[in-house]
Amino acid sequence: MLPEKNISPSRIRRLRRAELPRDTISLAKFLLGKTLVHDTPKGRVSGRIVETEAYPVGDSAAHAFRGETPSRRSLFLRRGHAYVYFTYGSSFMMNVSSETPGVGAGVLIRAVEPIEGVALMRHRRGVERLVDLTRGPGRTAQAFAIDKGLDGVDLCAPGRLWLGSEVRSASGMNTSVRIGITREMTKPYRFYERGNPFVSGPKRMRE
DNA sequence: TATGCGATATTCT
DNA sequence: GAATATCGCATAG
Repeated sequence: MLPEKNISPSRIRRLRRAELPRDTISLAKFLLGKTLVHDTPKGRVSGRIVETEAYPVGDSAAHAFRGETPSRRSLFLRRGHAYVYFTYGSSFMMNVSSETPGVGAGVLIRAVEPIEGVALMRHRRGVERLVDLTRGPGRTAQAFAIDKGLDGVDLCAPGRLWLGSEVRSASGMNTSVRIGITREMTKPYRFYERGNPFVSGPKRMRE
């Protein structure tokens, strides 16, 4: 399967902040089918977002729940900023902040379908199989060269890391509980494109 | 395909 | 010292 099939990279345009829904759950759904782009010195890497999780206000599983600290500061920026953190001693992950200034909440980008820069992704990930490049939040961040240096970046401003319009609309969106958390385990805040091979989790959570 | 487990570093208690 | 919004490898079925 070629990732470029049915996708026209030239049609990608930057999303304006005004286009982003103003609440966390809506943004998590809205981002499915949209594009994540990183213009690196070695070239462009882009992918179609196929899996997200919402961490809304008042959610005890959310990093923002216990208030603003230096490391969580980006979650409290106006919607459309990147919050990048490091966890499990091995993985970076990226959220899109989702509320008004001073209000902490975000949407975790869990998986994308590669569009451009597959060779760069392979090089960064050190694996060959297409589905191993961006299946899961840690893999996606590594394939996109996203690390703490991009924490706080405005994804709706001119810059190297940005959100783009959809190149193919999301089809068959589904909902489930979130992956890898130990609190709020019954909240249906995970959204994904049904059957997409780049969606993470066990089989039952990809259907 | 599913499940289990160790590695690893940052943050918070 | 404990917990962690994961990954990759091993093993079993």
